[in-house]
Amino acid sequence: MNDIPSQYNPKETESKWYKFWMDKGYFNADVDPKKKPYCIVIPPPNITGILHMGHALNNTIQDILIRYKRMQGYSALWMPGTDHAGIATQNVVEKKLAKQGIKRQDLGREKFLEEVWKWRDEYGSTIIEQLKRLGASCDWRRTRFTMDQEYSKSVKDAFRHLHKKGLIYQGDYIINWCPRCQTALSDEEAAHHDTDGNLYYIKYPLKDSKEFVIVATTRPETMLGDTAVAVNPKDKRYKSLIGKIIILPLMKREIKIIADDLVDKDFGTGAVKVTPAHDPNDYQMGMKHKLEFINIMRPDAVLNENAGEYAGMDRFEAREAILEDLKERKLLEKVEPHKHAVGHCYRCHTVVEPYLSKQWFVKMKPLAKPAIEAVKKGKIKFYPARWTKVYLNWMENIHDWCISRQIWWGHNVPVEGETDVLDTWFSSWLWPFATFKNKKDLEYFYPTSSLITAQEIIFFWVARMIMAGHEFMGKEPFAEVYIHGTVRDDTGKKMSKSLGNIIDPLEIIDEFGADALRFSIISLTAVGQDVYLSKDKFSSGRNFANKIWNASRFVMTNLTEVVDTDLCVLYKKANLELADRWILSSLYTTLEGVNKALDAYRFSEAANLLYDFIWHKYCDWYLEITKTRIKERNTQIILYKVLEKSLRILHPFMPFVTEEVFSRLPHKRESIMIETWPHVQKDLIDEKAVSQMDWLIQIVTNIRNIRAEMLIPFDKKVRVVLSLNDKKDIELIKNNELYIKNLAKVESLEPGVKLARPKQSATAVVKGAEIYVPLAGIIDLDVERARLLKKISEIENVLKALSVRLKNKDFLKKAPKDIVQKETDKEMQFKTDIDKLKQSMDLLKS
RNA sequence: GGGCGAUUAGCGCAGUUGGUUAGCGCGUUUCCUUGACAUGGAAAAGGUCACAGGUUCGAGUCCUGUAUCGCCCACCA
Repeated sequence: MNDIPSQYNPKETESKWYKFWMDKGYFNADVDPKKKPYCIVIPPPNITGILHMGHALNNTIQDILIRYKRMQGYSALWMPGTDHAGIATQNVVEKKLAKQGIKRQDLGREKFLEEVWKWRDEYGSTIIEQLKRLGASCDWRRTRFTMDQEYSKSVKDAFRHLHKKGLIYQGDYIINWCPRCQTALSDEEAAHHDTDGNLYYIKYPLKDSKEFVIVATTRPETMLGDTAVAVNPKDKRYKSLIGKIIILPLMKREIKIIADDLVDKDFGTGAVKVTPAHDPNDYQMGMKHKLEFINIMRPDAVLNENAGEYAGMDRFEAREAILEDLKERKLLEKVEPHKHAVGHCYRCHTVVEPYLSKQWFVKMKPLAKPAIEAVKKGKIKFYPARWTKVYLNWMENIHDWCISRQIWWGHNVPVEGETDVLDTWFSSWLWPFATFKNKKDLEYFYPTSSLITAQEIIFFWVARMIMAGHEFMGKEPFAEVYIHGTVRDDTGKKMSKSLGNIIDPLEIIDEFGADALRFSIISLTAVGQDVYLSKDKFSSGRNFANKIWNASRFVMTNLTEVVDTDLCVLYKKANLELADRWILSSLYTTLEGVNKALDAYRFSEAANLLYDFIWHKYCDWYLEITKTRIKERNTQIILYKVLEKSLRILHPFMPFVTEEVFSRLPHKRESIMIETWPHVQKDLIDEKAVSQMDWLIQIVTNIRNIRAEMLIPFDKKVRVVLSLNDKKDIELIKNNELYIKNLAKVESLEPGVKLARPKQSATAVVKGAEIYVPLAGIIDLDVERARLLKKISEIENVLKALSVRLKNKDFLKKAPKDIVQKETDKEMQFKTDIDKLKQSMDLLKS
């Protein structure tokens, strides 16, 4: 025992084993006709990314699945890689250059791109290295990058294919424009946040009249680009004004009043200013009514020469100036506070501007059709299923996708003379197949098996991959999608760097170990629910690893020979003790549960089943029971085999500690990673052993309870008289009396049928038995009375409800017979229990 | 404006087709350094399952509504 430390040290083991696994090539997966394929493609982290808790959760789940399937005999491929993340990366490198006082424009496109590549060579694989610390068993030989040559070719091919098919077009439309990044964004990249703003009511004077039309707007600066005022044709208030001319304030431009159904009579004043170049609705009206499109902004959201005297002002500066001027001219009728959803750039959080510009688009409706069908037909299943609806709803209302970006870092739009690059997601959506370099691999592994991702990314990525899979491969890209929750801090806020509430997974790994991080986060995360984390929660995983460490330390120091007998053979040949049959039964029941849970993506359930089995069954009861007969051959076999199998089942969750412990077991096996996943041995599941053992556990617990409440010194042994109802139970007790004697510190155990209660005994009742602990001289009558009274009232409460039910004729008539029987039995049981306890109360003084 | 999730012990969560004395972890109380583990062991306290109706012999579980919190979607200017 002395040579093995009593505390598990993750630091020493983790790097050692990871290197070992890599050297052995255990993570590698290849085409193997003898094996079934199982494949997960990693959601490629951005090269700018550093590992956060979301990654930790996401990748732990993937690693559990991959390791589970690998052990089950699949050729299990976890395809790793990174995403070039166009805007995000460009921003990072620009910031870095800015520190040296350099703008990207100073360098020019080519030089700037060189800088980005340099950056990516230096920092781009940081997150990959961090994933390794987590234990991720990706096939790193295959690591892909979305800007790899082959990958770039796939992107080009995809573009050309769609272009040829007429599914890509170029044109002038209103898109979301980020004035800071100075690029177009897709609808999904403009994140709408409810923002407190104002609704400004502005008087628009009618030409040759003293009358006004009052319009309401949240963005008064756009009035400089107004080319009409619109009202609803059914709106009686304005009917007579349709066709009249308005003199646009500040600009003195003559604009017409038009009628359009798009206008909501009930909003604001029912009259709306129309700015076709700066609002998507107005754009539509502009097209319909052939209005003039006046762009008043430069790409950086500074007003241009079309803005008259406001030219050169920033949009928000201009807003203030315009409001000032309107006030002065008494044209600002009123200002109302108004909450509305304002789009923000998902990369830099700048308020985006609806902006008219020439962009490339993908027609989405035709692509969406097969993607909708695949999900409706169940070819792709979402876990939890509720995401199906979210997905379908989005797909059925899909809009065309703006794919051109006015940045430098990315795939060039493959059209001669084009300087724009493609949306990052235009490369990511090819990920499940473009990552395969040769056809054989692709044919073997595609469609992939499971996709594990977060909800934020369903529209960006999941939905588009499904479309791309069908369009380019003619097949769905994966069979199942598991959507896990968001990682939050313990107050419920999303963890983010800007909020300063992140818990760094690497710090947790350093302090608690990678296994602790993995196990804790998995056992805390209910299916599809968000997880609230705080640092102290990781101690549970650490403690569990330590528990396993010490249990195996105990087993190993007591093993005298290596006995790797088959459990089924042993079970049939040897006359195993109750506890042995019980622990084997529990092992396989647990395994059955773990299998079921993992197959249904119920990871926390699987983790908690294992925790309960190892800790509370194997350690708390089995190890304790076997201490007195540790030298027996059968005991040794079972102690060893159950541990060894438990380690295997636990391996996907806690790969490091299980490998370390496995390697120390007295067998010469190479690695737990190439062991097979245990089979459920149904023959060894023994209901009778379970119920008998549960009964013995109850007896032990009751004696312990008496000991504790009676304040019997912990090392004082007691006498116990067990009065049994059934003769048959005498044998059961006698055969297993050591369990009770050792676990409850009993010196003499006296079982018999319907024995008299010894004088001055503390009493407890379990099914079929009364437990008497004679305590002559030391019994505290008041304590015992209180104990019994409490117990009696507990049972009486339950009995009350039960009796009511059993008096209900409808219940007796309509409930299933077995339920009625069960309840009747219970009533009997409770009644006798109460009787016995009451007798004990009466006899207390004698 | 639509949609979704949550509401169960002080805290964090389970509770899969309705029938268990409603469980687990952390925390709390008492006892224990007994030769695997104090990152431990034993015992215990703690819940009218958000609220109101309904279905049912029977509801934490199903239905309707309400409230609170939180997400997502949407061209209310």
